[in-house]
Amino acid sequence: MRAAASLTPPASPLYLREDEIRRGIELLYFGYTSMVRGADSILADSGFGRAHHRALYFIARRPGLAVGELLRLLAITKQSLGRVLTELQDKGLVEQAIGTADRRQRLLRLTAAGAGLEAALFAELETGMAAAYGEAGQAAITGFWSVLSGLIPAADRPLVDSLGQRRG
Amino acid sequence: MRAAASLTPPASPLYLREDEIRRGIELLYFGYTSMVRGADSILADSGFGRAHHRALYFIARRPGLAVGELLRLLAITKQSLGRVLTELQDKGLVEQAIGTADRRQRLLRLTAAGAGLEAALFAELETGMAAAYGEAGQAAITGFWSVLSGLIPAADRPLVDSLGQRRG
DNA sequence: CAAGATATGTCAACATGACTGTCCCAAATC
DNA sequence: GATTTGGGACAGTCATGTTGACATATCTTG
Repeated sequence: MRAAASLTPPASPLYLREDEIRRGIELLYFGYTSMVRGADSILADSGFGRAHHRALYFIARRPGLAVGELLRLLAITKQSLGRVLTELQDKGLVEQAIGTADRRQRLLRLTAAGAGLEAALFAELETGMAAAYGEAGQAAITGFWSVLSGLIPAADRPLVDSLGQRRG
Repeated sequence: MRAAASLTPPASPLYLREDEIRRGIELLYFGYTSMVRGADSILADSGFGRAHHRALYFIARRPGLAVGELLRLLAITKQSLGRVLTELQDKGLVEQAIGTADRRQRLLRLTAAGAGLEAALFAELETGMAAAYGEAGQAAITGFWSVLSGLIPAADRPLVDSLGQRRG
């Protein structure tokens, strides 16, 4: 028999394997969509979409990011990113500077207005994430990170990990 | 100082709070996109997209699902779902039956062909998820579920939980 | 220094999958 | 009988992705 009531029963090995895989797929889907949907009303008020949010997020996370790095993070074509970036620049949320080491690069940062919008968007995500962290506890957070990290192809992991690293 | 080398250092409380929130956001984003991207080549071969995958997935998960329930799971408009469902029916992957308790309902199930495609798509997701589960271990899986569950608004949780329940 | 590779930008055309608004029918419910 | 609910359909639009082709500035290398 299956554990019935608890919303998050402990994982069992060798037992109902497919159900546990499907449970992970579903929680990942609903958890992700719940997170991003939280910011939609703010975005709509500003006249932007989720694509703009993603760009703002990464530029806020790594100020001075080059266009090519952002392209690799988002895994979209430069034409797609180009439109998003142009809109963010035209509306005064993002600005470019010519690279110092490599003058071909365009280094991206948020303007004060951009930082303000990103902060509001981040606050939305933070509310949900902090609540989930709080309910789940510290050990669960470590497990959450660990499983998600394992889902990311090894080739992409250094890029993801680099986001959290102090500047060299 | 920050823990340096390990890809998944233990979560610390009260310490670098924003960094830990951002780490969760990023891992959720990259983990989710890594998972869904795995199935794209199979979908492209079949001439379908991610929207079709989601519908196939939930119909496989709950055979006999009514259109309205699928609508609530996907959280899209019926016009959007209509097109996807029509295509899946036209290509012989999904079939409808008139509801027994409520004859207005259209109960959805996969045909043999639909089940075959869904199985191939599921196998793709499963490969990644099983590897991540295996690397992370049982305690981590429980934590993974727990945090994700907390990200889902309480109002939506019964719907998500219902997917994993035995038929009543 | 010349040649090639790299980083970025841009034009055009198109596909997918959402959205809104409107209208319709059949079946259930009050 | 009137209203609500479940489902379907038509029309138009928007956001965001795609390919392909081409231009320019700058860096790297033989």
